[in-house]
Formats: sequence, structure tokens, C-alpha cells
Amino acid sequence: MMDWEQKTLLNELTQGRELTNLLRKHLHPSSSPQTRQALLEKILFSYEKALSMLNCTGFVVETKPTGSTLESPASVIANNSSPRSEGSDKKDVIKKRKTSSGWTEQVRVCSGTSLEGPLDDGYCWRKYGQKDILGSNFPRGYYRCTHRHSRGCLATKQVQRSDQDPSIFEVKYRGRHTCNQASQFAAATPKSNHSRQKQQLEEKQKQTQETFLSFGTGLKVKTEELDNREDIFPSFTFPVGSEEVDNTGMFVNSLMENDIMGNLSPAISESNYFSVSPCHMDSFGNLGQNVQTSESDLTEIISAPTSVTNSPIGDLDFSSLDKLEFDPFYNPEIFFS
DNA sequence: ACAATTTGACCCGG
DNA sequence: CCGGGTCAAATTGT
Repeated sequence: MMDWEQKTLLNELTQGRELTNLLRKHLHPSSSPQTRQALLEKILFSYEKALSMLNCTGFVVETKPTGSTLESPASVIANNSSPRSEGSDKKDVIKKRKTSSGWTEQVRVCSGTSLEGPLDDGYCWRKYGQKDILGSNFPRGYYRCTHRHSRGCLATKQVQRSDQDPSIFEVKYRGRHTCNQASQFAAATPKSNHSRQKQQLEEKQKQTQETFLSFGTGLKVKTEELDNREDIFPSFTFPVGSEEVDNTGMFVNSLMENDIMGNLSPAISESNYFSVSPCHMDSFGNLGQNVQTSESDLTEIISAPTSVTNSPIGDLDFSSLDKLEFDPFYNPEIFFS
């Protein structure tokens, strides 16, 4: 069977096509412009994601002129492509990934004296590894988005404590979170939907609150950007981030240079739909099969693994979602080829 | 019981 | 061959 990424990719492209077809249908003047707009956004998102998967090195989405261009070689991080385990597949596809992909950004965070509760960026991370790095005294932790498999979220990060100043943690992000979903409707279970939404809200509040808190306490934050051009995604991807470092019980958090409160500025044209949103959301995203043995993600999978129907990432949370109503189209109905 | 982390093995590029 | 990244079985946590 194809590996997970391939499948996700396929889903993405397929979805893109279907959405485009839908858009064509809705080209009639009778359709609302909002609908069209929504479809458009989705399509673009699909493209974006697909491209990012294919080309981890350099998809640039016309971002703001951050100016700073880091020439630093940036750590080279190879892409995983689930190597072993499926010895069955032969020559096939996409194995040619650029290994020198850059990290979306590097953030150095110094947590002040006070370490409050799990300051977290609203994303759910799952640690999948830790390694001692030769030059360093402290190990490096590897995290990936909890919803990697269930929603195809490719976000990843590394956290490493600084040698010089142990209170500083360097956090590198890679990939963008695609686990954000709106779907106030959708939801297979309307009942739990409510509580979930509530949760979500709370999360958000907590988050902001905490963030502010930490600022108040004099958190020192420094960020640097790795060479822009190589960025898979522009910096607005991670408005606010934070991390907790296991054993030590310490926390780090990171933010982007100029925007502290998710105040994603300028040039982000229409990208604001990447608003920070917590990870607990309902979803119906799925990712069929080949999830096989792998962990708990299974529990999140709701719909049938039968095909490429649903997008693993589900919808995006376009800022204006509540207004729009493209829900109807998002049904798996056809979605296939 | 399930979900997340730990940790050594494995893989891959340089 | 080595170092860094990821996997996955075992372990720990909830």
C-alpha cells in the first residue's frame, strides 16, 4: 500500500479537483459569491498542502517581507517517508525528497522565572523521539502534531535546550498545521459537538491568557528566521508557539517576531485563515488504511477507510466560516474519480 | 484500558 | 562510518 504521505497527497489533489468542479458549478450568477469564495479558498489550500508535501524545500507563499534572511545553513532535516515496514512497494514514487528543507522558523525562547502551567500554543504535540546531539549538553526533542495521521497535519518541531543558557530553548518548527478545522456543523456527533466547541473556546481563552501572562512576567523572546526562501511556509504559520519540555518540567514558548498576539500582519493577504486554533476539534477527517499498527490515531478516525473520499485534513477554518455555508458541498458524496 | 512518553534500533544522507 | 531524524516496542501516566 502506498505510504501515508502519498495517500494524503492524493487526497489533496483529488479534493482540489472536486472542489474545482464544484466551483465551476457555482459559477452561475445564482450562486452566492461567498460560496465561490469559500470554494476558492479551499482549493488554494489543497494546492498549498499538496505542494508542500511534494516539495518540502521551497514552496513560498508570497509572504510578508520579513526582511531578515538568514543564511544559516539551518539544520538539515530529512523528511521521513516511512521507510521500513512496508517492504512490499518497489520502485514507486515520491521517494525523492529534498533533505535540506528548512525549518519554518527558529525560535529561541527564554522562560522567565515563573513557569506557569502548560503554556501551549494551542497545538497538540506528540513527542516521538529524543536524541543527544553531539555538540550539545542537552538532548533534542522531536515532536509532531498529534493529529498527524488522523488529519494529515504535517507540523513538526524540535526543541532543544540551549547550552549556554539553560533557560533558553530553541524551538524549530517545520510544516504547517493543517489540523485546524472549522466544522461547527459537519460533525458526525452533534451531541458532543457542543461540549467540544466549548472546550475549544476555553482553550483559546486559556491560551491567550497564558500568553499574556508570560509576557507580563518578562518572558524574553528572541526569534530568528531561517532563510525565507527555503521556508515551506511563511512565518505566519505559527503565530504563537510554546513547548513543554518533558522531564525538566520546564516550558518554553515561542512567538514570532513582530506579532505577538497572533496579530499576523500585512501581506498575508488571504491567509488569515490560519488563525491559531486549538487542536481539540471535532473532525471527520480520516485517512484510510495504512494507518495500520500505528498508534492511537485510529481512535480519531471516524469515517470509513474505503477510499480517498474525505480529505484527511478536512476543512479549513476560514475566518469567515460561520457566515459561509459550503458545508453541503463538503460531503463526501462524489469525491472520487 | 487507553493514551502519551521513553528509549534503543533503524534508516538515510553526507 | 557517523550523526541526526524517525520508528515502534516497552513503559509510564491518566
